[in-house]
Amino acid sequence: MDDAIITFISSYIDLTPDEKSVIQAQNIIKTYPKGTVLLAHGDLAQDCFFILKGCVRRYYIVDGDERTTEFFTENQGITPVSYLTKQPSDYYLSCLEPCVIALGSDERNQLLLEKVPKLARLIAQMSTELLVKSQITSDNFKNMNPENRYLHLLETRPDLVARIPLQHIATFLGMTPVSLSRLRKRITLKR
Amino acid sequence: MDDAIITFISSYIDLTPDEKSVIQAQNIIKTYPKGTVLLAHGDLAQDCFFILKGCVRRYYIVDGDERTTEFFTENQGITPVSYLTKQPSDYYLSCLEPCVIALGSDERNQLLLEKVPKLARLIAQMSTELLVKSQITSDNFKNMNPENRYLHLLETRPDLVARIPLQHIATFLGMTPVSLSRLRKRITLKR
DNA sequence: GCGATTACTTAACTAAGGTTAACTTTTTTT
DNA sequence: AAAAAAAGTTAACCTTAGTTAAGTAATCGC
Repeated sequence: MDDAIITFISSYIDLTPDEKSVIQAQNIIKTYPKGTVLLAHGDLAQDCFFILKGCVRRYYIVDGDERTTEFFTENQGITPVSYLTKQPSDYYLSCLEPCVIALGSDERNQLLLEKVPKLARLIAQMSTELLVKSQITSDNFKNMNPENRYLHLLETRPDLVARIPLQHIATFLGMTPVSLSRLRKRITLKR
Repeated sequence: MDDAIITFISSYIDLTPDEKSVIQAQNIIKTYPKGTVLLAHGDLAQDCFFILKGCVRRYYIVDGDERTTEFFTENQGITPVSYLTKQPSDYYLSCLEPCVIALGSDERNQLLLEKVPKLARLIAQMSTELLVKSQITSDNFKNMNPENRYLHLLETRPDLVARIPLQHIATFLGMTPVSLSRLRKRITLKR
């Protein structure tokens, strides 16, 4: 499990054994039971996260209802807006499953960057990837109606539909759980 | 007008007179008449853009209809996904108004970075800002229905509603022009 | 300034999503 | 294993968005 981070980083840049051990040494890994709130509305995020095992959900509370906007699973990083801006968080992060997560703080990330300068390239590349993905995802969302969003999710991330309660999938797709349930029925009747 | 870029960069980092002239020298500025397509579906983007004057629209063609996903106005940069990925573009960029735009190519950006290394910090900071904005914007879109999206746009970017044809505002908000027209009437009747 | 084009509005109709509440199924807890 | 809680489904009703088409207003090009 500890090696997952090294494996991940190595898929972007080559690491010497020395660099690997520096990274290992800085690597703080924690496990959280299902339901743990990693970040709450109003909190100042102290860490960014890298998911080794499990699933984390990002959500807002709007008029008393939870509205999910993102899911994160194995080998995905989470950099909270609050971590970047140092402002209180607008949203929540919580574990949908028992999770194993690597933590990064400002200080330790700073230290890592000094000891392994080539990580800067990784960060630049990941930022670009994230920006591209985020643009494509939000454009797709705008260009589709709820039904097509669901069909698209089934194609692109069937794993999410399988492992996550439908009520969260529903708000993630911009609709209510009742609508998703009805929509699913409509689709199965069609074919 | 030429100074707009220097002014913009200076709001992030301090520039020496020398650095300013290096940037000025590399600065290629072009004017485009209204309706010019800066990037078409299938094109490989050669440049990224910085809008000095005017308004650019990003849109897709879905089932024969244009679906707008973003507007760019004065002092905003446009980095096409195609520019980053070197893959054919999925979307179009076109000028909604006569535009004055600064162009950046890979080669010239590379050269600029070598001559003015502190620009790297600007780029890093802008990337972060972009990512944060993009996350907040797309979360907001998910959390609102069409009516609230329109009201929110009126509050946050009234300039767009004033200067851009409603048909494009409509698809940008995820609905049809007919719906937006009806919705506007509904709102005015309410108050 | 006039004709042509484009943008916007309105109306009628259809389809889909929101809301509430009852009910069933599944999961969790003890 | 039983009870409690949570998740999912279904139905009825209401509101809103999509569609098509016609009509009005605004803008553009010559």
